[in-house]
Amino acid sequence: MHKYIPSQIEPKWQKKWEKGGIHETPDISDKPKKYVLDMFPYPSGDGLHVGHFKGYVASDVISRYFRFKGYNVLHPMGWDAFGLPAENYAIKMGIHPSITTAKNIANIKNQMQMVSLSYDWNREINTTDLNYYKWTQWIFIKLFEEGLAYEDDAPINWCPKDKTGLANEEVLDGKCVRCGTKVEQKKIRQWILKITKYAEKLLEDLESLDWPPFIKEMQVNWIGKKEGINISYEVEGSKEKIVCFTTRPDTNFGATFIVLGPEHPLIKKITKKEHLSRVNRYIEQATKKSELDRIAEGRKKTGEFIGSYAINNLNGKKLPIWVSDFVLGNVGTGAVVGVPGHDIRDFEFAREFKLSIVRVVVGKDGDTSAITRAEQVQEKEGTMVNSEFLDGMDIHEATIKIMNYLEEKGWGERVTTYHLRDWIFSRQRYWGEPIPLVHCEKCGVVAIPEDQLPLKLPDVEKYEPTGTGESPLAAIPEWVNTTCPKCDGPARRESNTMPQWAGSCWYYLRFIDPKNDKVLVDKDKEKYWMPVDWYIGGAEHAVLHLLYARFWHKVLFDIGVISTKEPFQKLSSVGLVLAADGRKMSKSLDNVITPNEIVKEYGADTLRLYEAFMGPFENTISWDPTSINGVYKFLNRVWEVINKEESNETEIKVETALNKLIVKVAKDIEVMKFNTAVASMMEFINLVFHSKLTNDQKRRLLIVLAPFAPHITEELWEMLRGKYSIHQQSWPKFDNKYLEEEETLVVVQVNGKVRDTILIQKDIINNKEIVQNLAIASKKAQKFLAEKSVKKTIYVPGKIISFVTSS
RNA sequence: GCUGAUGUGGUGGAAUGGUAUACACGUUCGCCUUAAGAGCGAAUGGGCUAAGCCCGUGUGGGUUCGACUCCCACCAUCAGCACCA
Repeated sequence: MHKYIPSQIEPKWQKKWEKGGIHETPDISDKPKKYVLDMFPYPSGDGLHVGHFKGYVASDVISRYFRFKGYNVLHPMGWDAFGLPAENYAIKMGIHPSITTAKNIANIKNQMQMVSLSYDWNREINTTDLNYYKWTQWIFIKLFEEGLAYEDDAPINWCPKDKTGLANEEVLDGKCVRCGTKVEQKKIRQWILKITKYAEKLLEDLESLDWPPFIKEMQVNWIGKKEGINISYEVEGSKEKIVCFTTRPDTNFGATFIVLGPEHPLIKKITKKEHLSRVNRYIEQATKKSELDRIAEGRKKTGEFIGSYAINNLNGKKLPIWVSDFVLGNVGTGAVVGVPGHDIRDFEFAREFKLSIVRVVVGKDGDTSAITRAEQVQEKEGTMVNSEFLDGMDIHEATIKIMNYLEEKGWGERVTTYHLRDWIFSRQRYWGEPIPLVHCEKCGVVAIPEDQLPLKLPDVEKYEPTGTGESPLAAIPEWVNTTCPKCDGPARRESNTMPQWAGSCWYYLRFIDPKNDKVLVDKDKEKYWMPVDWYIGGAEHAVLHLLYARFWHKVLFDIGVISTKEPFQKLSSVGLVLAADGRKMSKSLDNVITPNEIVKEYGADTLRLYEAFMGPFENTISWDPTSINGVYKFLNRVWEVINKEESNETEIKVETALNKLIVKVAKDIEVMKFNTAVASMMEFINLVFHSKLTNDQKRRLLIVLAPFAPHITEELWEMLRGKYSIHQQSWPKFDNKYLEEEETLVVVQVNGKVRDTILIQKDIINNKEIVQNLAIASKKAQKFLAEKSVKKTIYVPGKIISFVTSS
């Protein structure tokens, strides 16, 4: 018997599998389908570390398992190769991004193949391939034709380091998500996608998805739907009206002031002369502050009275009008009605500037005193007071009543608002899909005709970002200057490029039909494969890729290109793998562990098994370099068990354990509990380590292990004279008769404490009386039952018998 | 501040109303070996007057014959959002 030496068997099988094409997926088949997808990586120059493989191994185990279960499984991989990270890396290395990208892809693909991720490499796609981004451009033109892409030059988020505009989703705490640089506001010409038109659908359809709740929650919050009412207030001595959005019109009798955001257009018109210089100074200071500075200042309220008053139609009360930077220009109507008794920010503002505070809601505590402390500010529940015809009503009832009243009187208008903003889509960078539009003096903006796609990204020597608000492409006259497709007159090409997210918005569709040059995806194939049944990746894309892709998908659905409303039916989020020191793996910290070094030392099967075993799939876990030895030892024991002499008879104990194992592993894979699946295989091996298995038992054991450890199982399968390949076998059947033990251990409790256990034969398991007598007879239990009368006996068949005695 | 999740040995974790700590790491001892390593076997929550008993799943209370599991309050950690009207 030879030893288990992974390096001698793994490359051998990898070659054979690839040559035989056993992971190739037929386009359409009679079998039921499963589409199991990883979030495809961007080809970073550092390659992948063991953390990336936690997700890839999981999806691979699932894919292999479903193949055993008789499904036609689509499990593809590709490269998200356009965008900032790839371009910045290329600039750093001084090599053209097309060259560095190709090199990085080769490296990462090699890492994946080394671990035998069972992708169908015939379907490999790359977002920077001309034949791929032709269709990305095609979709853009559809968006343009549908009126979902528009040009604007409003101020937008600008990253001074990356020298490009950013979408709202790419800014976190006022910093660029990519490089952490403080974001500035800059006015540049932009292409913007009208994602807000889909806000309602994006929110509604979330319900039907099998996604982790926290990711759904993040999308709900990001979309930020709010139903309320815009209430108009006349400005005293002026024809102007101020419109304030509120979700709490029930408290409107408690309004004592109005606050305008510094950006509000009415300020100039209605500020009284004697206040003008102070107000102007305040606005100047406020608008200069970045979001970060405002956060740094904390919640201390600042502001200026502008000298005018508005009238509350409900009670004729005069409301002084103020300007303050706590009111944001881009939220609601940019103006707020101050109800200091029932809103904590309004309360703080009123206290700061000694404005009056009126109580209009009495909360659960029944406190009716004047509101003088922040803790008294009621928000959630209560009864109306000081509100004329609303008095005595519950606040929810009052809200409906007052809304109707305000609308009837023409003082208010119900509205729904969203936090979601339109998607700033163009980038002033080189390494992206050119936006397929031209600017014609006569015809305006014209889309490039479909038959002229793809619009090729020109090869250039200089691709560094310019920082001027134009992309490097603008500096290439022979590319920019063109003719108008409509009138043949002189025209200029749009020189901005698409953001990183464009290619990943629809890539899952292309895997279905990667080589089609007629259409984006063939309709029949799309119908067969969509939606993605199981999508696996990191949670960092919750309001980026996962939202953008849903948006594009819905547009494609609405124009009849595809047949499903949603792209990703089920989503699982993989937990981070930290370095052994508990920090993020990073080159600069010199704590990165690559799959290459683990494969070299232990083999790919050990790496795969450890990724599965190290802990719950969604948990953040540190890589433990000593622990990995445990799964390596396990594989050695499997090797030994299979290599032992065959048994001729089926031992019941072993057969029972094996049947249970078959069920347990299948169930665990389906709910992503890979760690307990591996643990139960270890238990099985520990059980049979000193006994013998029949050939058939050995084979079934190998199939159960095969999704996790494809190489060792193929090698041992061959040694058992199994037909090539183990990976084309069926998942073993189980027999119900073996799932129940012959004897069961029943716990004996007295007054809730465990006192003994008794062994019960299968045939009397449901006979309470016999079990009860056996339990009473037990010596250990007897000690606690003696001299006491049993008041109550509870028997859970096969599990526990519990006696309650009188004290 | 708000929302969500989590809290179990020295470590990763198992158990979702029924023997808490499966499986693995680590540690200790034994076998084997000239030796080391590997391998094999055993032990491994704490305490005590120790074949037994008591305590023990963040803290305090509750429901139950029985609670890591369900309910209430609090504390801590992580994640997301954050002056959102």
